[in-house]
Amino acid sequence: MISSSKLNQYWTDIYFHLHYPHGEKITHQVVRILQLIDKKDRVVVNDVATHLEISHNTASEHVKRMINKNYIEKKRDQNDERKVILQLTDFGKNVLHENTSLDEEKLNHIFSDMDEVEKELISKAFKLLSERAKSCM
Amino acid sequence: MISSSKLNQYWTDIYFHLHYPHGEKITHQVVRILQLIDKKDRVVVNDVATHLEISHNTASEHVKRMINKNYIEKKRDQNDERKVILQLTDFGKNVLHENTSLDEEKLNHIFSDMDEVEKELISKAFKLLSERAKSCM
DNA sequence: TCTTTCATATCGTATGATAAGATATAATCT
DNA sequence: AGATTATATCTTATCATACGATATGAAAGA
Repeated sequence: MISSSKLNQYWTDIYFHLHYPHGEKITHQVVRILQLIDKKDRVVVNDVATHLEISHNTASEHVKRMINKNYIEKKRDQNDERKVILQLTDFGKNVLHENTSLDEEKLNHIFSDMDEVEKELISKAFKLLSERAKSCM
Repeated sequence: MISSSKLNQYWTDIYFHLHYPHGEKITHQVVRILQLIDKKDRVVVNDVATHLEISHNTASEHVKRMINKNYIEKKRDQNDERKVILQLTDFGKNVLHENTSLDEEKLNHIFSDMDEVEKELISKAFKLLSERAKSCM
């Protein structure tokens, strides 16, 4: 058995010890927008507003600032030219990665000290939880 | 086998789908400081400065603001009265939890649809990775 | 004891982020 | 044509972030 709070203990410990060093100065709101664009298909400005629960004009300003920083790009929807589809730039993907992922050098180092059984355990568990998380919605 | 980038795919998918709804407006820097105080023993103001790579006066101001928001408390070091030890308040623990942990209601829901073998798999894998992460430093 | 160093706090100042209301523009729908 | 939708811009306000300069009080060294 496992409790949710125990899992969160493991979860936060893993992130604290394995996250990337803090580089780019970036705000929480901006990370959330990057995550949204990364994980969802065809995100438009209004999706940003509803997801963050902010007004559409504030969302539009976030987008403007993020384009100026070269985190994202705009593309007009072909079916409906009013809509603006947001996409991550390579730089934006990188910023998102460094702010939400685990440091892959550290991970590789940990994996190199594991046997195949342990690696298989980790792989299966994370795959399982991520699949259930996606279908949970 | 598992690659680090595949694990990060799972990791970020899990967080995107299972995080708490965005409540308190909070900045990235403040979350980092909360994490530091939560995970390390006897954190003083200077630790905040070196950990975030900011000047000591800026760190001191972060601390002041966070105390005003009732996220943390100060306590003087008994051995060295110059030092100020930082501690999370219950409210601060809660804010940190909602900004870095997985939503325990959603987790419970997922676990309720799993059999014992699957739950054991998740438990063992997260325990293993968190232990290796800690000793990796 | 006197001086220096250390740990933190405060003040002044500057910049940028965040947010919303009001208004504008351009595309789409009826 | 007129209404609606999606986004953008302008104005204004507040707060966060950051640092240099300076101050205070505790600890360590001569």
